[in-house]
Amino acid sequence: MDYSGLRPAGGKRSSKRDLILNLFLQQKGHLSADDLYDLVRREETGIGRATVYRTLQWMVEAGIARKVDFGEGRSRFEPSFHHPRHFHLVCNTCHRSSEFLSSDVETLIEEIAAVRQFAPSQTIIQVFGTCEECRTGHQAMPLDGEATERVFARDALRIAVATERSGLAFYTRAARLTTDARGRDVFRKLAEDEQAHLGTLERRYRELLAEDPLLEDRPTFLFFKGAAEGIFADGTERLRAGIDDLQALLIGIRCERDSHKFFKRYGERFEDSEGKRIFLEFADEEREHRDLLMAEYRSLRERMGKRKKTKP
Amino acid sequence: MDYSGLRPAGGKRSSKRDLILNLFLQQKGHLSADDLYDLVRREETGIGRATVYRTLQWMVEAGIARKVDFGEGRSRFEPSFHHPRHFHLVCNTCHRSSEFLSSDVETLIEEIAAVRQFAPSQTIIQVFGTCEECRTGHQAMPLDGEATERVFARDALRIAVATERSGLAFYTRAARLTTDARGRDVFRKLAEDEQAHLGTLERRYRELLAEDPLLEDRPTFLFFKGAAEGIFADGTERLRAGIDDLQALLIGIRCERDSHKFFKRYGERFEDSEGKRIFLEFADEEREHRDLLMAEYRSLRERMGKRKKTKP
DNA sequence: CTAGGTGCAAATAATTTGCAGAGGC
DNA sequence: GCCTCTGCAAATTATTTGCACCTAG
Repeated sequence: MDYSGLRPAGGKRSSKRDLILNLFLQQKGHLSADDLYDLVRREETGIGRATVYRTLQWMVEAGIARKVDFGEGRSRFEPSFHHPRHFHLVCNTCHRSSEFLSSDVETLIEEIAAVRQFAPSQTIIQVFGTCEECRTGHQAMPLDGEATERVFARDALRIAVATERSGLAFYTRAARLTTDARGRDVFRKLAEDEQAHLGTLERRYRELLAEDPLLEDRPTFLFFKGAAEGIFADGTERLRAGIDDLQALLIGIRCERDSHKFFKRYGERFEDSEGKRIFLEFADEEREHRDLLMAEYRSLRERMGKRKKTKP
Repeated sequence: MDYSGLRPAGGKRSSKRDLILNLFLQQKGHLSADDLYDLVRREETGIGRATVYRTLQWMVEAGIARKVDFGEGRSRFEPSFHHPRHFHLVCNTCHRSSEFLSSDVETLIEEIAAVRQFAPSQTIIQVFGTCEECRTGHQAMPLDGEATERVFARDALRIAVATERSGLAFYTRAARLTTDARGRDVFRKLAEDEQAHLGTLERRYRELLAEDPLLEDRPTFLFFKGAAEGIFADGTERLRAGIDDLQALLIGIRCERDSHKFFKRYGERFEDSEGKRIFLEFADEEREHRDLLMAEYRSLRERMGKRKKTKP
């Protein structure tokens, strides 16, 4: 690994700081200040505890590390490089912790904060309990620092693929069922777009697998229930012959909004990488789709307004 | 308030401990050990810091208090009497915290833990940010210790009423639409049950309002998105003429399962109270309903199996 | 009478700070 | 040369413990 791109914000470089930083980044799991001090002393005895504390503080300020607190009465630190913010499952027995993200949980919490007129800046979720290994002795594939970014990308891509597939199915069916000629064209265009996206995503997914042959066996990191079957799946099911064209547009608008939100949220969590680029591009396209659908919705409603309203 | 029912598990009573305990329980918000020590010294100077620490420890063991840690490098304590486990919105500016519960978030986290084969025992959620008062100067109705239990009961009852209302609508419509005579009877019976529950719930809700005239103005504590419109609302919408009777039964089964889970989860969080009793009773009834529906489902399927299958 | 509770002071434990000297730019 | 980093030891903060003494049951 190459960390040379690091050492951002203010502060001189120094051989001691470099040593501490490199040892920290090589470690997996969450180190306490003292864990790191011990490691450092093993390499070079002439480094004081205070320097380790000061360096950790600097790393946190510089965004290289994040402080985490599992209520042990001391802080632990995790590298943030190639490692998005996440939540923790903390084992009460072996004191190790495993990481996850949930789009659904984050959305719910944002909604709750909004109701309470609270402007959230950061959310900590710690689920304490017993891990599989401590309960059954059977050890699962670990999700260590090295792998996290790839697993994150893998999960995000899987969700994106499911979304695009279901979007494709939705727009294809919508184009077939809609009675309005203009609406049909819009749906057809979107179906083509989804098809193209899908190709890009699947290629990127294959590339990712090639980088790590065990990748598909690693546990899920990013949970997004709504997208297990694809965001549009529900909408597609509701698209039956005779459905109101306006309804179809509304379903499409809602789905595009949801998927835009998803791509945006997690695109932003990627480090600068291919994954980030793909995600943010897709987020933009979803917004364009939504705008297209909304324009079409308004237009159709206006045209319908001129006719007599029909009760279904 | 009467705390005399307290002082459970081992330990002698002593005037000092009583003094500390009572001061603690009278306080609103989350006290640090030192906050409490200061309060205690104001009443009686002859009490040592160590006693306060020891008493807090005892209170936590006895289940009178809960330790909370907002990462300030010291612990805070909150009373647990008439105060269910909850999550926190913590203001970075005024350092006060406000509480909430979300059935949806809890469900999602349970599901995630299950996927990871992790047996959860306790979940901590802390949302850091800026509260309304610090942002706009406009202060909202507080949700202090005194009120929490009633607000909890209020929210739970609101959700229960919405659930029963939507259940009533669902079963009424299902009874009307179903073509099978036996199924019709089942749906009718359930509709009657829901009607009866509804009466009980609404009476209890009115009683609660009478206890605290400001109750309806206090902010939401217990969030349950699925039940905003009632758990059955979605199912009712899908009940159209010509729907497969089996489908209707399946929808009912799923809804009863969801609402059983809800009543059970939060019934258990109530202290011994009227609310707890109502909730657990209702949880049982939902399970009975589910069993009834499941039996009917099996029976209907068997009877249908004897006929030719028809493709809709 | 005796297991626990209590005050006080001293001990721990994690982390920070003061200060004199060393090192990067 | 100046400003920051560093080591060391001392300070700070939250919490615990040892011990002689007290008190409820």
